[in-house]
Amino acid sequence: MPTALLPSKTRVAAETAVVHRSALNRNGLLSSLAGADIARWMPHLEPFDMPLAAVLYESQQVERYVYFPINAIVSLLYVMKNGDSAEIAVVGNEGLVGISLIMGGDSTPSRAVVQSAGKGFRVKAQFIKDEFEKSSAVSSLMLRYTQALITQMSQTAVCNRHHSLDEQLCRWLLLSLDRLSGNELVMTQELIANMLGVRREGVTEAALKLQKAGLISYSRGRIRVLMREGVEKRSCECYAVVKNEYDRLLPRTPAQSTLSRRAL
Amino acid sequence: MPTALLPSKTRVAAETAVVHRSALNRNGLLSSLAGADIARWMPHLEPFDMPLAAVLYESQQVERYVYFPINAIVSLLYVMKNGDSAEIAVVGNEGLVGISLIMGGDSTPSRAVVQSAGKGFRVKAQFIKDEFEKSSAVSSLMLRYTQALITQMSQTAVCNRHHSLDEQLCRWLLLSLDRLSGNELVMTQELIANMLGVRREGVTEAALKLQKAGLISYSRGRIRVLMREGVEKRSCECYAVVKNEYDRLLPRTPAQSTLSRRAL
DNA sequence: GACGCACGGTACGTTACCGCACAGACCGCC
DNA sequence: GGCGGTCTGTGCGGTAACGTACCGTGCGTC
Repeated sequence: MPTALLPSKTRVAAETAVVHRSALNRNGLLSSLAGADIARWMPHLEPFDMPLAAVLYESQQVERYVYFPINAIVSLLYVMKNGDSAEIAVVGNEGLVGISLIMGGDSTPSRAVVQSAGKGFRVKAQFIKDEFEKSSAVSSLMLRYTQALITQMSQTAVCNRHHSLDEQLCRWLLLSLDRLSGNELVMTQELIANMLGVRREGVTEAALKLQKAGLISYSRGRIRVLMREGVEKRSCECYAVVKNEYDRLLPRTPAQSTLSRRAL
Repeated sequence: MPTALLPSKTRVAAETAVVHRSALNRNGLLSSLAGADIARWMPHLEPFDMPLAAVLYESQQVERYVYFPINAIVSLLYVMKNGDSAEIAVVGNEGLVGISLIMGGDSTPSRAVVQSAGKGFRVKAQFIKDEFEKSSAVSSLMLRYTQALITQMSQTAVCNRHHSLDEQLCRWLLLSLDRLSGNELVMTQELIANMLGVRREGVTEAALKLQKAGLISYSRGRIRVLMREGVEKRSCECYAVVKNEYDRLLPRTPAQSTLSRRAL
């Protein structure tokens, strides 16, 4: 059984760069806050670096920020007493890390770990709580995102129960790919195994099948997805269910669609 | 692989009885809405019968009511294309069925099925949406409940990944028991198997172990939990994690605690 | 250019659960 | 009181994933 990532000490200080309005388009939620709302937000958004394995949220701890990834991927995972772990959901530029602050519980039993390094923004917990109260555009958006996240968690539960490792790996690759630009993931098999809560060797075998089928190419922590459609075919229905719910609940504006294609 | 319950046609009309204020104490959320809020609610609460296997919510359908169980248990489950199913979470007198209406998504990919017959209340979708907007007591309560539900879903995912059927059965028995009065569950092994997403025979074997250990007694759809603590010991950590989050996020007032003990 | 190490590949016995088949036991009902 | 159906118990072969152990290979580094 794989052991979970150790909690990293890495907590990178916020950068001091000026936030350009166009940069906000690179996170789906921020980008949806057009007009007056986003104007209020600008001064509170801090650019934030998210290096691999950084722990944004620790289990049971009251956290002080909400994070909006741009080109990073963050995993919400539960770490058991014996060290085994399992991913509950994944968050990228479509969402935010810190739902529990908005829900009013302030903490959760799970941990948020950067699974693919990148950048993002963060805002202070109190600010977003106030915004959630004040602006119905903000609250409506956050709630719809929450529901999408709930769908992802639910489907993770179903998938863990019924689907083979092969299928789950495909689902996982696709979910990750959707949250990045390009077709490449920087990610060891060991890390994937931790997320899926399976053995590293299991991932090796499953990935080999994909590689032999010419769908992906793999080497030392770099996965290139060569034929996305092939991967989709080998995935279980869970991927499509989650994707459809995200698309339904958080439709992208034309501006977002073009910007999200752009290399970061 | 077990097949899911067929969607039942049973949709029982609301009863016409007068709602007594004390009856509201039998659902944790309603009971928490003290004062002005609950006064507004009274005329909108319809007593509602929940017979076994009734489908309260169907996958992908926009539903018109939110349900508050009193002594019934409702399972949220996902049914796959091939008919296999898996429970995502369970709702009893501590909560409500219909979070998606509050979150603004209106529908979900999952289904809500009555797993243990009983009674409850329901209110119209639009009413609860309005209340959620208007009253911060209502919204705060609903959001905290949502977070508790999220924890349960997350832990289901983890449990499905890592824990043995024996452990999962114990977790499941305890979660169900917490939502009923007394120590008896009316529930066939087949049904439990559908909820856990496992074979019926697997449940038989796991239940036999508990019976031989003297922790439960079992016969034709009646489970009596004889030694709750023994079951807790054999359960995985997931039960405690979920229970603690519910207790933390939705503390019971003294009035609720005493009333919830009362036989229904 | 050699060393060290992180990463990926392979092998093998073990185990938990599955799928299927069937038997007994209890219950309601005519 | 016999019949039929529902519910529970049992057996057996198959399999996906596990735990463990070990090896090769590519990369960074000194």
